Amino acid sequence: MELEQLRQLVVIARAGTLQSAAEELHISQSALSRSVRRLEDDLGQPLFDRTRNSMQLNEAGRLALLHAREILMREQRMRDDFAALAKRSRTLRVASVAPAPTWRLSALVLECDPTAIIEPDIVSEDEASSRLLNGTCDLAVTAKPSSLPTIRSTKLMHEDLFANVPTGHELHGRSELTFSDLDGRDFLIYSQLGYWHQIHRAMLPRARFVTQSDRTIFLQQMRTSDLLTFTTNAPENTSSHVSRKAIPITDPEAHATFWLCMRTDAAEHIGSVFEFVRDATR
Amino acid sequence: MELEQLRQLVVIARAGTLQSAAEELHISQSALSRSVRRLEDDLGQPLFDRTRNSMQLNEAGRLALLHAREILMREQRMRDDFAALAKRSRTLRVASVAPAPTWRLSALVLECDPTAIIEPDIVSEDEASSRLLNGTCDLAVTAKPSSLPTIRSTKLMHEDLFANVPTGHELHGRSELTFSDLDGRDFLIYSQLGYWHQIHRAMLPRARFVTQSDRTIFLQQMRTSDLLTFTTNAPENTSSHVSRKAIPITDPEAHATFWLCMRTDAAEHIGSVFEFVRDATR
DNA sequence: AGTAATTACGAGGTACGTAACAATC
DNA sequence: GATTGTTACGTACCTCGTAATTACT
Repeated sequence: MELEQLRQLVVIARAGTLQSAAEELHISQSALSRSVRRLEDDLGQPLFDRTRNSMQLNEAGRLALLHAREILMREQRMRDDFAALAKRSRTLRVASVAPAPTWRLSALVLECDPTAIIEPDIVSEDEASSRLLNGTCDLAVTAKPSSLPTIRSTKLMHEDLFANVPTGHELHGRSELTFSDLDGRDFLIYSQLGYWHQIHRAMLPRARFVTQSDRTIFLQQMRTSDLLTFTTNAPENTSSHVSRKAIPITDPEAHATFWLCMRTDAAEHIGSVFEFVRDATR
Repeated sequence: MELEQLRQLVVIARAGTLQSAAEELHISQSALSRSVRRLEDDLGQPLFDRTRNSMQLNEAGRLALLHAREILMREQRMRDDFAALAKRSRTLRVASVAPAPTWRLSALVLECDPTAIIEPDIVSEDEASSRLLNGTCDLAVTAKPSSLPTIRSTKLMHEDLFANVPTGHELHGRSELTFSDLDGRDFLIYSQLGYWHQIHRAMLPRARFVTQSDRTIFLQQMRTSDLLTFTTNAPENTSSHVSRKAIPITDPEAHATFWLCMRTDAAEHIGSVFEFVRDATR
């Protein structure tokens, strides 16, 4: 007995005739006729009441149909499980403290293994570490290298913070700024900033923030509003807004280095991504 | 994906090596190696961690194994159901009021369809009728023909009751007997007599009966004991016991005609048996 | 006539076994 | 050296499609 024969049985039951079932199955009706015959031989009894030019399921055939549906459902479940497993094995779960490093990482992974997919999550430094340790993620991006012996770290990228000042703003003429120049003012910021969010709160205790969680809307609002915003030198942030000017912030807190971290006992394909990143950033 | 590949997977998991699994499956290990490879290709990922000369199930393989066992169990269940269905279709369930007619019927069925099997049950007249009507049996044997229009009846056999008198018994010299000659005496009787049991109780109200439900033991006891017993002229009852003599009973109640009954809407193979019996007894 | 299922026949593909090979114990 | 898994090659079998056949509507 073969699964294909069970599939054929189901189609025949639905189609009503061998003829139409054969068309649906993209085989000749003679092949289908013989295949049904083989199934009947295998099960030891006819599944159809036959007149000379028609067939109809008999009691045994209806029984076979029930079982066939059941077995084929199990087969489908098996295939679904495997598809999920395959996807999971192609997916790198990344816990990052900032969005830009995941963009950079995504580009590098694409070079290293075009079939792999990045599943990024912006979290706190502590959360990133613990996820890496408890296996909830495959790679972590942190603002400082790990000191644990079970974790390997390598530099991923530098990122510098800029104030994005609209035309006409009183700070628009400045060529550089400090956080103290900016404190107490109103800002429009994207909510999923992770690490940079911490910096904003720490360095600008008296500033007021309007947050936007949808990145597309945020970019739209940035064009139209005259609120101060932030940007960085990450390539994905380099958008040429004639109405705004990116002014570097000189405080050391406006400069960050992000590290890629992996567990030393991680799966092989994770290690190869890590090494590819290490070699690429050298 | 084929069921055979799933069977192979299960055997490999149990055997531990391709080599031993191939022996168990009666194929060459090269064929088995390729078959496993095909399954892996079909599922889209390897099921084994391979070193140069060993294989071990990986995570995907263990997942496949679980599904394989599940699917194969369903297949087995399907086959079991079909075996039961095949057996049922070969089995004629017969409700009879007496044992001898089922012996006769069995012989006739054997002639008519050698693959058919009789499954007899000795029951009361009413029970036989109701079983036939509610479909719990395929054929019934009764002591009188049915008058219902949905039931067809035909004579199956006559049976005459004899007293089986041991040598030395006071009745041993008699050439014929009546129930009144026998009433009040002690008898050894086989318990599964159905109709004849009714006759005994009705015609011998003061007799005492020792009943034996195991037919082999009953026949043994008949040889050794000096109790009166009964026998009939059914061929299967004609055993030549030198120590006993079968004396005919003259009352009309000692003569019975048994009828074979079937539902008019019964399945075809039941009808053909019925007709074969009708023609054979003509 | 038209449709539907079965059978005959030739062809192509596929999975098999044998055998050679590679690598580990 | 023995065992284990993979690869190469030729073969046999098996299923397919085309086409002829039969029967029912």
